[in-house]
Amino acid sequence: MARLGELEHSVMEVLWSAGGPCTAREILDALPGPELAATTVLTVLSRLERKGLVGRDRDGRAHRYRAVAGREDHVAALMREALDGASDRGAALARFADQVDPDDAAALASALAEAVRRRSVP
Amino acid sequence: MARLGELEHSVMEVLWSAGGPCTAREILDALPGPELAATTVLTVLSRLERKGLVGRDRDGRAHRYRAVAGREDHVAALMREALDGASDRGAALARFADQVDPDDAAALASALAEAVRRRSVP
DNA sequence: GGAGCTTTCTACGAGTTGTAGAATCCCGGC
DNA sequence: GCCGGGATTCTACAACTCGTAGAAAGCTCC
Repeated sequence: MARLGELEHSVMEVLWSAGGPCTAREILDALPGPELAATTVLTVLSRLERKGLVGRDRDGRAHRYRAVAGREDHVAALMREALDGASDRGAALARFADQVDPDDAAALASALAEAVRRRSVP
Repeated sequence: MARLGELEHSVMEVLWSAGGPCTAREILDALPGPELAATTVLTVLSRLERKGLVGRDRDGRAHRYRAVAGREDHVAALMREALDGASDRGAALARFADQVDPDDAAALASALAEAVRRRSVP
């Protein structure tokens, strides 16, 4: 999983927030901060496509770009990737459980319970 | 939290695996693959020190280098950092809970229970 | 068929990482 | 006290990533 730069992240943010696929123009307009050149956005989009985070389809003379995975999928994937760096996964998870703040701990605990339940009764 | 390159990661790996602080020479010898120049290892160590991942103390004419945090702490920190990228933390955690494999889910669930218990009875 | 977008190609500067030579430093032994 | 040899620091460079964008080519629609 490739790492994202700041602008790359902003573009993904726009795509994730938008309901559906966007044209480069729409993304450019939605990006915060000073207006960039259109080609800048296009360049970033093609890099994101190369990284497998964005897909696109022709639409008239332009393309519509879409995030391949949702923001939460992306975050979850990054978390799993980090976890894969541990030699002792259990210890790493224990450390993580200790460090997350209580709200997150509660959310995670119930999400795990839910996941287990869903798995046992498919 | 800075990102690590491949060699930087290997060096951290050596430090994490070693029981205690190591000299640059020891790290060089412990590194897998073809022998690098000693200065290469030193350069990487000073970069890791700049990033706050490694500390060192004089020992005779050399230094002894040590990992500031354990591997599991590092992994847990990366996981939290990934989580911070989510706008809806709960949703991201739910996705994560769905995706981790059952062993990890079980380990995480009991670690969370343990953490909650430890917090309620300090 | 031309105006006006969109896209592709190309490029460059800054920052990071792997890699290491040159120069300097410093401890332990004589 | 002074020196030899390893350890450290300084400096450098090539490859790669990322932000940024101009030039040029392509495509649509009027």
